[in-house]
Amino acid sequence: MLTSSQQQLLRVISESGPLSRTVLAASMGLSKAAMSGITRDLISLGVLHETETIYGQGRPSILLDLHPEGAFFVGISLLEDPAPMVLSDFNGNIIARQTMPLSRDPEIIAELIAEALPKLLAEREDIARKLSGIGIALSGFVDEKQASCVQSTLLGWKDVPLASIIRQKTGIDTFIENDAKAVAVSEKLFGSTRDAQNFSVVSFDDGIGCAHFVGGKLYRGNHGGAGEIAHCTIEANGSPCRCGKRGCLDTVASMKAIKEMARAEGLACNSLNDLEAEASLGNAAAIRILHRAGSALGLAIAHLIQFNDPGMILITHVEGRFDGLFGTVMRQAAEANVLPRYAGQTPIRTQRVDGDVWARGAASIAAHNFLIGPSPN
Amino acid sequence: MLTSSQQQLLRVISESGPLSRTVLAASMGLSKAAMSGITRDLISLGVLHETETIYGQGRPSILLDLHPEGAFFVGISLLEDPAPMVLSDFNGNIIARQTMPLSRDPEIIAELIAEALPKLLAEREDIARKLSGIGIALSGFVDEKQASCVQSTLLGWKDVPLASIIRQKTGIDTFIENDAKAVAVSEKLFGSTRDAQNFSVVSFDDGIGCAHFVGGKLYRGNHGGAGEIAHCTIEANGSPCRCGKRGCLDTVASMKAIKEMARAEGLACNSLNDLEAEASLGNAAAIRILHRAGSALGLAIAHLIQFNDPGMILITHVEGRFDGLFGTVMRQAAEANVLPRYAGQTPIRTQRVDGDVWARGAASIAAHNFLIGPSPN
DNA sequence: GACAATAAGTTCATGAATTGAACAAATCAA
DNA sequence: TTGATTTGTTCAATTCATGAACTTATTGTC
Repeated sequence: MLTSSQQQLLRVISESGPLSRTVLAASMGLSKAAMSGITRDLISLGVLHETETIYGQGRPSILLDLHPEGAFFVGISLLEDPAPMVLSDFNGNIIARQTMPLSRDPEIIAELIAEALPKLLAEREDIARKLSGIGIALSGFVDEKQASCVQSTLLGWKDVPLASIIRQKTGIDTFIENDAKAVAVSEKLFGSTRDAQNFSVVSFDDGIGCAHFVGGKLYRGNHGGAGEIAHCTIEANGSPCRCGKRGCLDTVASMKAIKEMARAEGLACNSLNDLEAEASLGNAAAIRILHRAGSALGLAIAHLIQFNDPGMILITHVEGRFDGLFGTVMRQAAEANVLPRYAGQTPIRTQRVDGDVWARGAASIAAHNFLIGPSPN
Repeated sequence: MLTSSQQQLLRVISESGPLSRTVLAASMGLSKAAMSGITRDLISLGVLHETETIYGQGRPSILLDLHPEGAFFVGISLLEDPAPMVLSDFNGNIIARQTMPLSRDPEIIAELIAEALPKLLAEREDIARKLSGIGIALSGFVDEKQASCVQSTLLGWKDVPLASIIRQKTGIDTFIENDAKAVAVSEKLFGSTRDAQNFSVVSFDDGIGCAHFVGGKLYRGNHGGAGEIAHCTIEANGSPCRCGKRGCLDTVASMKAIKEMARAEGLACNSLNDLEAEASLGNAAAIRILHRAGSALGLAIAHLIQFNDPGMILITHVEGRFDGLFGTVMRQAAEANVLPRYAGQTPIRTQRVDGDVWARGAASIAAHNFLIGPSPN
């Protein structure tokens, strides 16, 4: 276990990138003397290492960064079958991949992970020794200790202590997290929102997820439900949703909904790109669908901005393009529905991610727990 | 200035009420030995005092509580003319009231405060000595140091460093805050949400304000704009709003909007009660207005729940009743627009407040800064 | 090329916050 | 009255961080 100063240092470096001891001391409000000792410890632990030397006036400064090989993590996504499994280093780089069959039985899942681990680590003894945690991403609600799944419709779970079951079977520290929250953590730790303190990540895929960072920390909500924007009512008296309400964002703007609407209009549509192509050829139905979906997502994002004033909104998507009609309408709707004085003040960025998102997000949960430790509440 | 352990202790007591040294030590993760010293210091500072003695098995425990007369604060609301001004103790009790004329000139405001202070403190020399801060509530955006008003339409301000101007003129530590955020802080410090970590306060009055507490701390948003729900679009293509958009919550559900709608229908309406009375007599127009307003507010609150999963929503209102048609429809709409599985999970409480809300909120900002200190970012 | 100027990072005695262990104090229960 | 129990205090020991002096490694200048 690391001291709180050590954790603070790791967090600062993780947010700002490589820094010299002197800069670190200043930005943490500690003396150079203290920093000297803290960095020495972390370097000898193998977590930190010296990188570039910066020459200026006076003695050159040596930048310190997280040692990519300081620790390794396994991330598993329980969102697909077979379940993807990745081995990640401290920078979020993926070293190896595996898959394992998906099960709904937590004991079997633990068993399958225990079986798949050696394959993932095959001929990597040095890495195996530094394996510091397993992260699991799943669809559902997770308790604040990231140990137990409170509720998952997809997996049919209620109060399943998955983390401890896996820990018992594998002997490795394990943490679980909601899929969208895991993606947000991986963006904060490894991605493009490292230095942001307040932001929301919207994950756009078959479903729509969202997670908030507040004050540099993941805000999970009082019941772990913060960010569940998919079921906010966006169209009064809209289409019925499988959740029981009507007009949920999920019924209009998720990739699943878009595909279904396209199919209902007799359009062959396997991806957003297909529909965008149709729209650019002037197909009225395609244009209508994209317009409706984009407006809905934009309105939800506008609400997010009005309610929470995040410093940035990052939309991650597996689907190809976000610069077509859908993306444009989405941005316009977002701008049009925030207080005009503040329109454009909140950057909305889109970022294409690959099929490893969920598993990488899962790994980042383990990395986060290693780096920062459990939340001090 | 207090040490961080002293502040932590004050925060714990402020959240939980009177506690014994042993319980305090346990809940803060410190040793009894450390607690002995910390409490001794705070008692001799006059901030803490021993209250009830609890008898059980073993040596009785002595509960410690904030000393109500440990410090006093002045709160001023710049929302009305004349501006109300209160003197508050450590418990939020109002010791004295005054008013002062409202001005838009920060120098004149500081002057007026400096003049009004002696009147507020007249013949209370002991209190004057312990006056520990001035808080100001205003409509607009405030920077994160609670020192400068970034923007206020009502006052016509842009980047006005009001706090330092007042501090200079009066010699007393001064902090400013947005009106809705100040009310939320006073509820957290003095009111009914003391022990809640995550909650939102919706202040319902001529306008609608809102503020969020996340992890026990006020979340101000990246530009200080968190909680500005009044201008989220709630009715697609609704009535034009003075902000430039259409269908803002403010155009349908604020007391001002309700009164205007009633007037437009030829109804004599000076308060919510008037309209509720008409509605209960079967007046169709009154029923329509209350229904529309209640649905809108309920939908906004449902969004709040879906987006942020707060542990509680507290609606403060000056207007008389929230148990009539308006309140009922509001609650129904809120329930109907959250994920059905979670309907009813988030308590929505309403609380009538008196005309001192804003000034008391302002005082609580000063108290908060004394108690907890500035946020460590 | 020597030497000042400059800035990074280390060392070490000092001080502050906290702890563990022993102890004193104040009660209830038998 | 004695023992059990729990609160709260005292004090030497420990940990964490500091300030000041020092070492190290450069650039810039004469």
